[in-house]
Amino acid sequence: MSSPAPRHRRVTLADIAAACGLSKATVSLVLRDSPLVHADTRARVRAELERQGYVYHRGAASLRGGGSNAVALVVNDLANPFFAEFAAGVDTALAEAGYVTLLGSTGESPERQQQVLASLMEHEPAAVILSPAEHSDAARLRRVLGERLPVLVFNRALDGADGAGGWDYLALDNRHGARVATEHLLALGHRAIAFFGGHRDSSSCHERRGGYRDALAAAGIAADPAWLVECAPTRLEAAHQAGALFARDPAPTAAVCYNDAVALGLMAGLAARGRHAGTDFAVVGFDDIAEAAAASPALTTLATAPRERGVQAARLMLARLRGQAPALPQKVTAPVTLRVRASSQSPSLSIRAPGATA
Amino acid sequence: MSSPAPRHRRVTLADIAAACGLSKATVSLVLRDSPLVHADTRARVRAELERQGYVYHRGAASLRGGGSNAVALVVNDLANPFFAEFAAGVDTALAEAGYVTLLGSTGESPERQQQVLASLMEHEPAAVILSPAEHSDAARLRRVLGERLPVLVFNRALDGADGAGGWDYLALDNRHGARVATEHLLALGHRAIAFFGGHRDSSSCHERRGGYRDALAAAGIAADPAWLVECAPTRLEAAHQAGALFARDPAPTAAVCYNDAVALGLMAGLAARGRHAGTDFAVVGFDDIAEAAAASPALTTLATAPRERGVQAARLMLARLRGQAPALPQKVTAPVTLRVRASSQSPSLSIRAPGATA
DNA sequence: CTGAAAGCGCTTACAG
DNA sequence: CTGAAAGCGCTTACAG
Repeated sequence: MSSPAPRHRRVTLADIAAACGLSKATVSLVLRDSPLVHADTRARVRAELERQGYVYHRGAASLRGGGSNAVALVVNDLANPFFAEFAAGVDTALAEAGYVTLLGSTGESPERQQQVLASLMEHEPAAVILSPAEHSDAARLRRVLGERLPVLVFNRALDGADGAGGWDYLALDNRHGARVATEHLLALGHRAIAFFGGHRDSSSCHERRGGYRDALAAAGIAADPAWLVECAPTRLEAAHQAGALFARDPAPTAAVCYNDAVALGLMAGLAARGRHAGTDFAVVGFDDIAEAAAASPALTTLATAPRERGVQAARLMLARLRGQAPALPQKVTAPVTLRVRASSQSPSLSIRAPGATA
Repeated sequence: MSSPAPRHRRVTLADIAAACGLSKATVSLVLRDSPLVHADTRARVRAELERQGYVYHRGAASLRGGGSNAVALVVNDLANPFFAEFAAGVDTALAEAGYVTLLGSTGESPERQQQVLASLMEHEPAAVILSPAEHSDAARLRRVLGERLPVLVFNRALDGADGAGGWDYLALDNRHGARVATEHLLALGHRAIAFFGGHRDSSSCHERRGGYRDALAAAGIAADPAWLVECAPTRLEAAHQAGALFARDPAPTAAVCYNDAVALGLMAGLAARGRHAGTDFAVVGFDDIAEAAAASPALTTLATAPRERGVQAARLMLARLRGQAPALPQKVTAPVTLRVRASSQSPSLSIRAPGATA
């Protein structure tokens, strides 16, 4: 029978040391798997640790200089599957390496982002992985994050800095992806191709439009400014804006969309106008969210593999934490792959015959 | 010009105190908004804190007894939209209350769950919100979590305990939901209704089957054991198992599915057999994932509002942390709402005329 | 309203 | 291979 007395006091290194007839220092060495400790001693200590249900106190360790095992992960919105999968990948890879994830989300607000980061910083993260809110300012971020903390920026460039403001940067190959999407439509014979959705001033939209222009230019097509339709990157907005595509005659016969949400909204908007994606208008999205394959028609899109990006982001950060990364900030560009489905298979209505097979 | 010398040392309370000509104790009181401090002093300290870019050290505070502002959130899989939205809700509500989220995921493995929790415990969370892996054992959990930490179990009962093993429990109204779904199909005239998918030994499957049986019993229908088809809760498995519904003659004309993934898989499996949900077989899902509305036909399902559940879970936990919750562990059951869409609209093939309108 | 002192649980040199 | 001592940054009584 163990004593039924109330035990509110925490089990500490001193308790273990006393029980083993050792000093705290030795027990501490066991905890850190130091080879200095004799194997028998180590075993005895381990057993006692287990027996008393010892719980390591990271706070005390980090206070003394033990180094943090926490990494802060800040995303825009976890309810967005793109970020949710990214976060899942980050968390899994970090946990595997013995790190703990401190989570924060910003809802695309730079103000909340500052608050969230400040709050997370109090927990002494060893590093930060940040998918910045739109219009994040590099200088403001540097003020909360300091000069010395390893930071990895994901998915979006920062304002007021070339790219990631001196931090590591994992980017999607937006430009290439949009180019491939546009080439796919060109190969199907389309000539009048719109770029639909997104905000002109967001860096990802800018890059995607760039790839779209590249492809058109390479095909010798002068892009009609009316083919660039802006709208908020949500399904509803996109559905409302669908009409803007047909304001001018001749209207485009296909659209590369800023993302899948916009593409699905556009398909709904087309349907409301008696047109149908995949039969009389070709649509390509960006992201490959789960609904893309389930939509009807299934959505041709660019897969960004957010979960793999999360794992990649975590691994890049772990390499830096282990001193295995180059001293200079690195920019890594992750590939993006075209998934051809039904929504882009509409026969071209263009006057030219199809150029080539995709 | 400030001095360009390297400043690697952290700014501490002592620095602020020295700069203001005060003691650390007074500065500490300012940090905690104590009314003891004179307003002018407070203002001076605040300004200096800002000027020197002071960052509070939670670890040191918690060491001394300052209390933690972290809450551990452990889910099965963040890549699953249900949990992602739940996590988003939890994180938002916690952040609003000044708490930080420590994230972990288990991938449905009780072993990883133990490890993840042990790792998070080292950061001294003030509480834990846990959506347990299948077959989580209450006693093992108690060993990592201890006796004194507030814990909220979400979504699933624990093994080896009545419900949540003495902890707070936020449950979905699985039984009621499945009953409503079954009643919906009965009202459309169906008599031979299957319960499709899920593992018999999971608590949520058990509860949902219970509601299904309740509805059949209330309608005076004896459930045919062949109508209970088990399968892993994934789309692929469900598609493979679809045939099992038609092994016996007469076959069911409708199915209540364990969840949306299973329902969508079943719809695919039906299509492969030349049958179509919504025209010659009625299907109801559970969860209302994003794809449900986008599927074709759109899936009738039970909305669980995971994001709202997350907010609710966080609020329940915050109430407990503030001592506003009842002393005894509480079980809260969250409602679930039927969303009628096309997949359940098939005309009944039963011999009886439709009973009533839904 | 403010200060001096003790101590939370750990790790890091430094001895031995 | 192990121990004694100092100190990380904070908060909490206790004085004044």
